[in-house]
Amino acid sequence: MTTDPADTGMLRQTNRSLPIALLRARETLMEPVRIMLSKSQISEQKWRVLRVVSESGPMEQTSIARTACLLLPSLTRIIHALERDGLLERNVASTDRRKSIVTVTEKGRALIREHSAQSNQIFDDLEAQFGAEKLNTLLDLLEELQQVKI
Amino acid sequence: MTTDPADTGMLRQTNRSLPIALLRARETLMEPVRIMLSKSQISEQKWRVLRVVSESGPMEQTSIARTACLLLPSLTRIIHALERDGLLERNVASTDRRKSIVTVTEKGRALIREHSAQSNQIFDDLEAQFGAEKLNTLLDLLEELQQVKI
DNA sequence: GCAATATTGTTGACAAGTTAATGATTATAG
DNA sequence: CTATAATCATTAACTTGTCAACAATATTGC
Repeated sequence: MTTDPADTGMLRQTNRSLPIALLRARETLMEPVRIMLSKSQISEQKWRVLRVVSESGPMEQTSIARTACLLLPSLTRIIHALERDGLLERNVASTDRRKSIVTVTEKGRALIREHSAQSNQIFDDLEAQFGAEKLNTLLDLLEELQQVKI
Repeated sequence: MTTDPADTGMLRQTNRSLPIALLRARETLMEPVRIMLSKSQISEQKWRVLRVVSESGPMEQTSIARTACLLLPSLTRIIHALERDGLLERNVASTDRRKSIVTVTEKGRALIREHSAQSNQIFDDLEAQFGAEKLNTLLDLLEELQQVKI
């Protein structure tokens, strides 16, 4: 009796499934971050948006969406919530009134500062335990995977 | 002027962020699968559940959740929808009446057969373009990452 | 200048993710 | 045996993901 998928017409087994492996890796990785952020009522997504805008400076929403890996409808809602909580500001772009330029407020920067040490600690621990070289290999492979045209 | 995070007190830059790299890789990978499944009104999550139960045989929901990387509340809704559409069946376990045992119906198996060739094709193409060896390295690294205790 | 087209962001509707709380049932401690 | 605790699945409430449709504004081609 064989279990070769080619013989049975079955699907590739899920035990070495790349999509699920990516999901699981994310769970492992983000769990401590989510626990940290839950103390400030900040979701993983809001944290991504705050960090991206903080690092790049004032940005339009399409750029934020691309960088933070969010779709525009989600981003719209997240930014409205962050604006409501006083962590971001939006201003209509002078050159193109369709665009709104998003900026981190001082309150937003304070929140980022408040968590940055612990956030860095988490990823430093990861790097220490997993190994800097393996981490780099993994990042390279993941970037290369994004280039594959399926 | 330096941009070294150690000097500025800023966060690790997002341009080499592992969490976002994992997200992007998943997007690349799942886009063609989602397009394929959309023709049958099947979400990526429903597809995962169908495949997992199909491969493992009758299962209780806690096991499905663990294997398919879903939380129980999401799984409950997904299974109810799949049951409504006649793709799965649920039966109370004889040994433990808290548990319900989930089975794929013939209609469910037909749907899986209908898409299995194309699904395999997608991942065969990926393997061909990305390289089997790199794919294995990537899977190994991702599995190892899940073992890291942060 | 003006109609057709594209871009930017928003909204609506619904599925799925997340946390907390809740029955129902089973296991365990005393 | 019984009270307590643990497990399985569901529900509730809210956020986010996803697709389609939509205004508002810019751009392009004529």
